[in-house]
Amino acid sequence: MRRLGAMDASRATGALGEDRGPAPARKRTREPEVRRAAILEAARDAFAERGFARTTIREIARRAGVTHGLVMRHFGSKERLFLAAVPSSQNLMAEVAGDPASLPARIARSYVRRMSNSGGNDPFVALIRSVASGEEAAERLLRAMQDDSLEMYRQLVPGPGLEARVSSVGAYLIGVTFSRYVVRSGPLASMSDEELVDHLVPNLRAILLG
Amino acid sequence: MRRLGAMDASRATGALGEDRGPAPARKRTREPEVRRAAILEAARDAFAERGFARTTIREIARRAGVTHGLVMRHFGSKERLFLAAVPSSQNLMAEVAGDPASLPARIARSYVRRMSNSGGNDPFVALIRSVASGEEAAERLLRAMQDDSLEMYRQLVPGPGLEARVSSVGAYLIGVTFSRYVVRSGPLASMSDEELVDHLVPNLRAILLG
DNA sequence: GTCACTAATGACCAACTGGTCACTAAGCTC
DNA sequence: GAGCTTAGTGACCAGTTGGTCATTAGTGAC
Repeated sequence: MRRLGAMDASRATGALGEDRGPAPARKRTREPEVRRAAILEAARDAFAERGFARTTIREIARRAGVTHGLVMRHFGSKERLFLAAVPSSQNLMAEVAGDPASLPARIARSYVRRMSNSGGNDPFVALIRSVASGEEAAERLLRAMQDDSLEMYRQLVPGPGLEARVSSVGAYLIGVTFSRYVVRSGPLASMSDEELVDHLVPNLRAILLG
Repeated sequence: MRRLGAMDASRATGALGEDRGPAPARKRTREPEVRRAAILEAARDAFAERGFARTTIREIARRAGVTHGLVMRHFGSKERLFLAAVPSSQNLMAEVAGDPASLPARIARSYVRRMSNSGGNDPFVALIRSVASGEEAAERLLRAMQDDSLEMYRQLVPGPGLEARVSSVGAYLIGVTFSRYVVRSGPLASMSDEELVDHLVPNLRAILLG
């Protein structure tokens, strides 16, 4: 099973292997950490834009300015890359500590700020897209996220039916994210950050506190 | 560009073409309408289970008990099949006519009944999954659906911010659908139909009517 | 029966996919 | 500068995909 050298003359046309972008441009250097970080960022963006199924390793490699062989070298498989790029700790309903009465406002502000900062390419969008396309790893991640939220809220918000209400808040935020950052059309998509916060607060309050 | 006959002897091994399932079993008959309907149903199920990107024409053909060539013959392309199988008229918030005060209850019941009837394989699930995987045709369908809802509610529910509130109801239902029929875990997924209606009504009322 | 029409089949194709691996060459230590 | 380690490359592969098309065979009209 000998492999042929790079300049093997057989099959001069056809089967041109890895397609080279128009500009390699960069001299070959060794910067494993820099490369790794670039791949992770490219992966987050690509997964957020197209979901797991439609994102190809070659596309991620192209964005990161490396070959797809290097992506495989660093992360082993597409799924492991996904798990490295979309951390499970990304809890949507973070910053819960504080007065329960102002909790809905804190959730809304925290959510909007986070989404705004990432320019709509938050890993949460990647997660939603990937879960929808049936990726099991993404499903596990989202389930874990939901379980985390529930645990955090359990000791803060009292009353029966707490689980259902927290779960409903999560569902609502998923739906809002879907409208605003996936479908990207309609009133929810065209609101400014401030308008969105104002719109979300009473709804979150109603769902969470009744 | 002559094609070779079926029993061409070259390449006796390898390239065995269409893989045959274990049981063809059915005699070859001509029933175009029956086949067409079977393909459409198989497509709806498959798209709802896996979304557009991950569903293959061969999988649909297998479920419908036909060859993938026939699917292509009837529908021309995967996208056209999708558009034929997931009708745009499927409005989530139908049955709006009636007393505005009981509108949230009617929306909730209509939604739950519809999802329950299809056993979680409603075309709406297919739509959500496919939009999330970046399918443009699905995006157009969902946008049209949202526009339809807005138009229907515009003359029923008065007051400023109507667009945003209707849109928010849509987002909420998308999120609930996502939790219950895509992620299939957590409180929203384990509720009975009746419990879900009871849970949804006050939330829909709060979002829609303030 | 035979003929025309066309539903249905399945072999084929080109493009693309995730993944493998022989090779190349930076950059370190001595 | 020789030698080692290993980051980085790109040719390659096998499997899968959406799509094409020559061929086969029901079915109704005559």
